[in-house]
Amino acid sequence: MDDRLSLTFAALADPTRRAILSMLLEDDMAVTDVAEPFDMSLAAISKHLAILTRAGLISQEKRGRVKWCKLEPAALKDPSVWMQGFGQFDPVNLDDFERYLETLLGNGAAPPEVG
Amino acid sequence: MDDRLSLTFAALADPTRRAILSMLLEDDMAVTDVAEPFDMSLAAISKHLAILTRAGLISQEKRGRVKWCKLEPAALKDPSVWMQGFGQFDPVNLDDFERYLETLLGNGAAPPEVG
DNA sequence: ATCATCGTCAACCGGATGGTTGAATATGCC
DNA sequence: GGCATATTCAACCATCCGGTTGACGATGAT
Repeated sequence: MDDRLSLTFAALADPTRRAILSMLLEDDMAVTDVAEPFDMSLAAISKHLAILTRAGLISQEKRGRVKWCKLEPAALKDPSVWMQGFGQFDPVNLDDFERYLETLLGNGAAPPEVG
Repeated sequence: MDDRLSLTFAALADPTRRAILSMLLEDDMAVTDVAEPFDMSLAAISKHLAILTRAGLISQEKRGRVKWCKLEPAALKDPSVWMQGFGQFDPVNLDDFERYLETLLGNGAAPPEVG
């Protein structure tokens, strides 16, 4: 399946790739630095990054000999909206939304901690 | 990968399965009826339903000789929250949230139309 | 009892996925 | 030029995935 939604969900369906995205929340990173904490070859990480790029979840820009990886959170918008089409029928989710918005307005957007 | 988040994202990474979930928004359905609109064997649909069940996105209950499939939107909560950890850094997404909440409070929750 | 219907199981197939290793391609440094 | 660093490419491997078909087990109808 090569439609965007499928590509994005598939890209997210791997803990290594989700960990990479979390790392990139902090800051842009070089491929080598992304690979460092993982017990896996650089080539494997390079493939994961290619998949994330194809899904639009990150972008890669080569400056000198190092390729910088940058998070592209906008790519999560469509999947998120798609899911809300279901979530809205669940009252629990509505509560979450309200709490989330209060968090935002209240103390300046602390990220929800979720595995 | 057999952690919940991976299972759920993987389950969503297939257009047939997303279509099934959309169908189940309308009402609970028997397996045969779920399969009807698809150009694919019943066994294939049965497998898709098993994957959705394993991810917790639907539940199946056998009554008589027909097995009813029921949407379980709560399973979308964790993935949704996980994504919000990224989305909140994207101002466009915040606008969406506010608009969404206004929609809710205003006219009684019209579903966001997204393919 | 027999027959049709509902759904899954088992075996198979081709193609994708996630990983490895070793060679190859840039690029930067001296 | 020559060497080290950064990253990808290519080939390979085992496993998973999405689909098929045919047989099978349950259940309901006559």
